[in-house]
Amino acid sequence: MRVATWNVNSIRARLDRVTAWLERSGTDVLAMQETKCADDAFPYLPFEALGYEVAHHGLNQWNGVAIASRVGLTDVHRAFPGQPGWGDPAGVEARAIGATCAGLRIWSLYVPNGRTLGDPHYEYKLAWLAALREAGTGWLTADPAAMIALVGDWNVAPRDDDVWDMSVFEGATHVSPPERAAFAAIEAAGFAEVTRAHLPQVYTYWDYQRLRFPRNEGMRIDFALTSTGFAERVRGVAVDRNERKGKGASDHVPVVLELDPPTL
DNA sequence: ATGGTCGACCATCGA
Repeated sequence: MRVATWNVNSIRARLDRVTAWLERSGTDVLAMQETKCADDAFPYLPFEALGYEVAHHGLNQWNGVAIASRVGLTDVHRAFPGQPGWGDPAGVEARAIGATCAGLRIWSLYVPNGRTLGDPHYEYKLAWLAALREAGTGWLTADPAAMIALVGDWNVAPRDDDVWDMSVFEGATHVSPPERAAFAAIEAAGFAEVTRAHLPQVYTYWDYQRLRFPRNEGMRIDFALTSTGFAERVRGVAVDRNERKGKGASDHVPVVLELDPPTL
């Protein structure tokens, strides 16, 4: 079983690349972020032609999250409990969708960027992560054996070597102690980050600007935080760096979890 | 030496 997460940065601009990758990667469940469209503009048909059901949550041209699955897709939730809102008037954005696929509870998450330290969006980001921790604690309390994966674009680089040069990030978002603490608090709540053990040093994102990819000036901000039962099934992890190459690439690449079959 | 992008949509915002 393969479960992947990918910030596709517009599904309509990326449709051919995403479907081609789905076909050849052997991915059973794909969590997508930044689809950048409303539900009625999502290209469901090409996914269905490949045998995937899709649950999408998009309200407008911003954000947007989806889960595509060829192993079942049930119990879809379009926000997590207590998810904070943004804007005036504040509304809950399309940044979280959860679904059950082959007994796995998958959440596709697009954590707010934060923009700059001290920006209201930064406070929103911290509140969003704190609320996610609360929701996650609730799920594990209800069922300590739950098979849950919180995957997506976390917009946090938890360690200094998750960015190419810390001096560039002085006073910047993604690396600040409060953001890292909010990320660590979710781990402490019982969600192990499972990709780092398999891939100690890797980037998952390179900005389009300033030749970041050719220079390999990247960041590691896409992660999978899972319950204990889920973590025990992770046999391997891959980051498909090839998907950052060439014309029409997203600025993020897919992160793939290879899972052992369930033990009966 | 410095800067070099995309994608939403169609002037600017967001990342």
